[in-house]
Amino acid sequence: MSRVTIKEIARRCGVSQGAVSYALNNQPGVSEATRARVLKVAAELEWVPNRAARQLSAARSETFGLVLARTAQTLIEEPYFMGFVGGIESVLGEKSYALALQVVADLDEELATYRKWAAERRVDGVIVVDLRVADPRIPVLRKLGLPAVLVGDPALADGMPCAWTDGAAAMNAALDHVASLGHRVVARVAGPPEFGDVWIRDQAYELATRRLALSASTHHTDYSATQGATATRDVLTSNPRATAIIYDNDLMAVAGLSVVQGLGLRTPDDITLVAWDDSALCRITHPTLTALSHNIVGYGAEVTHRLLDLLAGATPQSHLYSTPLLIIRDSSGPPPTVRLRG
Amino acid sequence: MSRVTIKEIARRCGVSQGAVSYALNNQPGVSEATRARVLKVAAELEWVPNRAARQLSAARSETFGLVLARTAQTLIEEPYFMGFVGGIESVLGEKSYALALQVVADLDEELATYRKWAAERRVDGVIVVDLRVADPRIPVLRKLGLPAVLVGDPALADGMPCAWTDGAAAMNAALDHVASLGHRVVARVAGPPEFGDVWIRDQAYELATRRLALSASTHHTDYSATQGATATRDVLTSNPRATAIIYDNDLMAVAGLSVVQGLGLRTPDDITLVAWDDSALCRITHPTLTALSHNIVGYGAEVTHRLLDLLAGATPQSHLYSTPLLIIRDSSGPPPTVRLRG
DNA sequence: CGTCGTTACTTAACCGGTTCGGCTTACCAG
DNA sequence: CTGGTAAGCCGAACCGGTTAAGTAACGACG
Repeated sequence: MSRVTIKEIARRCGVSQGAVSYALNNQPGVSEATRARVLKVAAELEWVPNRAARQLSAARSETFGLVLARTAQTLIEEPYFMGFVGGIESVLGEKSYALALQVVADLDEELATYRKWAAERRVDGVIVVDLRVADPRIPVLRKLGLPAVLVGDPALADGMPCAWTDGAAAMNAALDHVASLGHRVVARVAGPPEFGDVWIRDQAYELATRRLALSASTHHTDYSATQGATATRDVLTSNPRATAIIYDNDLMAVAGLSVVQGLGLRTPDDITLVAWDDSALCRITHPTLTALSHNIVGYGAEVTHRLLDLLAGATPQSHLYSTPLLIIRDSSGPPPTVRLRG
Repeated sequence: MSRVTIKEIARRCGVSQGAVSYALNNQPGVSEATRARVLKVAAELEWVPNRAARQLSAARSETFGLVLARTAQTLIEEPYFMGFVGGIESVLGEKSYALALQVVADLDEELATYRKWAAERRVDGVIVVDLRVADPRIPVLRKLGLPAVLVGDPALADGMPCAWTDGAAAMNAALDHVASLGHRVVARVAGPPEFGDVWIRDQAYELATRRLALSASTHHTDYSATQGATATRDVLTSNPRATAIIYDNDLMAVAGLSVVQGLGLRTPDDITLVAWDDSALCRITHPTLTALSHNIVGYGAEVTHRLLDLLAGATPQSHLYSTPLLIIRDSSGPPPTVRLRG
């Protein structure tokens, strides 16, 4: 209602608009006495800066962008994203930055969004998720000069600033766990192979199963519950049958558990299940799921801090956030001594 | 980087800035010939309007606001919100509107956010979720003159424009279902009583159980998996024991299923479970969960359309989106003939 | 005492659009 | 031929800030 502007404050304080601007932005050019007076009046009038005006003149939007190239369905199913967004928000909220969130169908639309944002000066920087192998977004962002923090392994980031969790180490931990329980045949229900994280884990899985002399198979999916279930069914009906399955997210692990139960098998007696991205899901199933747990909210917050740093002039670098921690719950145990059809 | 402005277009077309603005905004005041020429040049130069500038002069932000007063944890756990946000986005995206999303701790912070947004002219309108009984946000939004669409029953909206799903009808359907299966003792694991939706359902539950002459109890929770599990345990150990439980969301239903299995009971043989907000969760458990299903993505889209209409000058009104549909799956069946401790 | 450097401002241009009053010009009725 | 009207366009103010450049006052210093 009040529509308080800097001009009004200037009038009341008997100084110029410019002086008020300096005072409010904590910049040199005004005496402490004046600054205090201005701040007091601004507070009294409940002045709030007009974002558009500031943005127009300062060429800063105080907005970060996040594009999610996933179907609405995936976004609903996977708790991951909301957690990540929540983490971003928690940091931006207190800096009074805003988040521009856009959900698109595919990478091309994502690129178009970046181009549009860059042209509109809509965002100061972007957070890029679901990094791919040889990700086409990297050259585009470079060309646009749009500051960005990539969420993913430095091996995928091509020198751009990134934040990552050590998926390879986590995969090793998971395989060490099942191997030490005595499993000799394992399976991996993975996400889409073009995703960087999946690729990293594929490599690690390959290496670790060889190191541990495990018989191994990998089943790629689209991360959905449906394909997680199908892949699980495939694993359970193949010969020799795996006695432990490692999933790339928790949704597929839960779906897998359901398939196991539907076939009349028991966990962990008949089969060991290990999930990734430990959300509440893993704790509310029966039995509870052993999972590679990491703090997704914290991850989102971390990435956001990196982007803020970057805009503040920090030198771009990759930043290891954490290594997912193996939380052992009820879904993992020794393999059955008598193998089915083995 | 081209940084194409309206001025540049004007120069190239040999007309004034103002004329270009009229042409680009499809407003009268320029000839068709000129308009065509301007549009052609604008397209060639790949001109994109600068949001800030437009916002500053037109006093429209082309942004809607959504505040979620929930803990980050709830947001991660409940698939509901991401779906809703996805629905909003799907509409806003094509109108090139933006969504300002803010996650806060409580209602007071939510109110503060509205005040700030109104003062900053940050948003053109807001979408208000988690409507309460005698919601304090309603008078504040009225006073701020901030256009809003409330998500909830007209009985709670106090005359403000709203969009809702018929929770009472859904509750009736659920109780008719379990009653027709032969259940005589039912329980309801509900959300927090101060939430309007919960209140509506409480009323409907009360009426319907009386109508059907069912013995009934209600257990209020905070919607979390933990409290859903606790409430389920309470239900299962009370005497006479309910043979059917109706949950207020799917997360608690899944948690409840896990408790049931943990106690060595079977579903639906020993107990019938009915969930609300049918997300993927209900289909990936074993057994699959009978649920009151509604299209949350569509709901978000609907609400957004209502807000757009409102800003376009439509008369405020309440709008019934749909009635949740009872999807019968494996978790509901006749009650056990021999009651435990009954 | 003149000069130089600071400090504390003021002034005004600028960001990139929108919008309104007013000026031309063309056209038509009287 | 004149007056009125409307379409088409121009110029400039304006939205609410930021910021470079200019200025007045003052103290220090050779």
